[in-house]
Amino acid sequence: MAGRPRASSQGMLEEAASELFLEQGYAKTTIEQITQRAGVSRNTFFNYFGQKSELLWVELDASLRALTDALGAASDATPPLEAVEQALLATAAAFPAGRAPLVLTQHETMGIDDELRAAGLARALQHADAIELFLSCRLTGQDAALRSRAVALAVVGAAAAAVGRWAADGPTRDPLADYVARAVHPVLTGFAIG
Amino acid sequence: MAGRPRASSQGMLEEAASELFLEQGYAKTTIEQITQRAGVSRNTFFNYFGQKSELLWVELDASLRALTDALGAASDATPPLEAVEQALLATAAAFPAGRAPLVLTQHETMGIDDELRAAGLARALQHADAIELFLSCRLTGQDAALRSRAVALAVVGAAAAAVGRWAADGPTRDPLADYVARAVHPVLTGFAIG
DNA sequence: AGCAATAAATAGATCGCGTACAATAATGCC
DNA sequence: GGCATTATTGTACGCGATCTATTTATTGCT
Repeated sequence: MAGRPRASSQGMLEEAASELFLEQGYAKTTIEQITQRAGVSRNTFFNYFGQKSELLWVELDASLRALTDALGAASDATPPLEAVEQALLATAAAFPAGRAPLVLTQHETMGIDDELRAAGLARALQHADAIELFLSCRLTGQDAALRSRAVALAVVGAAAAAVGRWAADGPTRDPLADYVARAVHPVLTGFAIG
Repeated sequence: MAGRPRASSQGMLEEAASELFLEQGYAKTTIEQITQRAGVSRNTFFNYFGQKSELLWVELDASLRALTDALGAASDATPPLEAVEQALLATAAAFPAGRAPLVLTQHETMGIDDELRAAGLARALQHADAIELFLSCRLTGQDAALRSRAVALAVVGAAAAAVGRWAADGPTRDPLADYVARAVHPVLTGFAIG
């Protein structure tokens, strides 16, 4: 039942990759270099990550799980749009003011380009999918389908803007949740009254 | 001064690619197959497109140019958020009810996966950049930077939802601009009052 | 017509990501 | 010790993408 235990941890690959990305940039760092520094074979990389770009968005993947959990735990009594807002703020609370993901603060030195940003947005899309799924069960009316997706994508866009500003404001910034609140709240009130 | 004229047009490559994508899907179609059907060498492909995925998003690239034009032509008298809304509607007006891009209607048979969606999102990001640039010159207040980006990303997200619904509703749908209006308007009113 | 200048098309090579498959090593269970 | 299970490794391959050099087609000048 147990099989061979995992010798090389996911964290070691992440560390090695972060170092190399900061030293020579994302594009010039090969998977082989990462695995060499981590002391494993190249193929082992693909046991832990599906693609190279996943190394950059580990935190976003974690936040997706947090968001779906928060949405699942929402009470049926609270209005749907409010539940979305609370779930987003709860997810953002996991990021205190101090520690921001490297990809956000160091994207300049890493040489992150549009393609990489898009890979991050693909994760954002999954957040939107989770929100849309939640809303499509609770919203009613003829435009429910369009509104569910519009709310989901708009809110995630606003949240992404908040994350970007938060990271850019440096280590003395406020907690992420404050930024998210300021960016997301107008969107939800707009849909609530419209 | 003039050099050798372009023998193989961009359009021929697009046509050949569309055929092959519909026949055997996007992933299983190689660039070599596309160029063979178009009657050119493989390298010629990269004279016209930077990457394979660009073949799918030609219309989105055109719409980006239309959006920047519309924003540039906006009068200084109209409020910024209204100007953004009008520019988006003008851009959407270029897509009548009848003709939707293949990638939207046939993404199922083409086998478009997350990676491909991400390539589309990269284009959406450029739309957001254009809107943000426009707004950051006209919005004032201490939160102007955050608000500019939040509005831009939220509005683009809502518009993307509209495009998706529009494509899914089949050939008997209303014009795209109607969908965009319904999805985008709540976002802008939300930011206008908040 | 002949000749440079320019630009497009092609050829050939290389790099690296991602996948597939087989083989080996390490564990728990019987 | 066998056996099933799982992680790791080795090897090979297809394809996207980049680069350099070469050939071909066109324009304008003399």
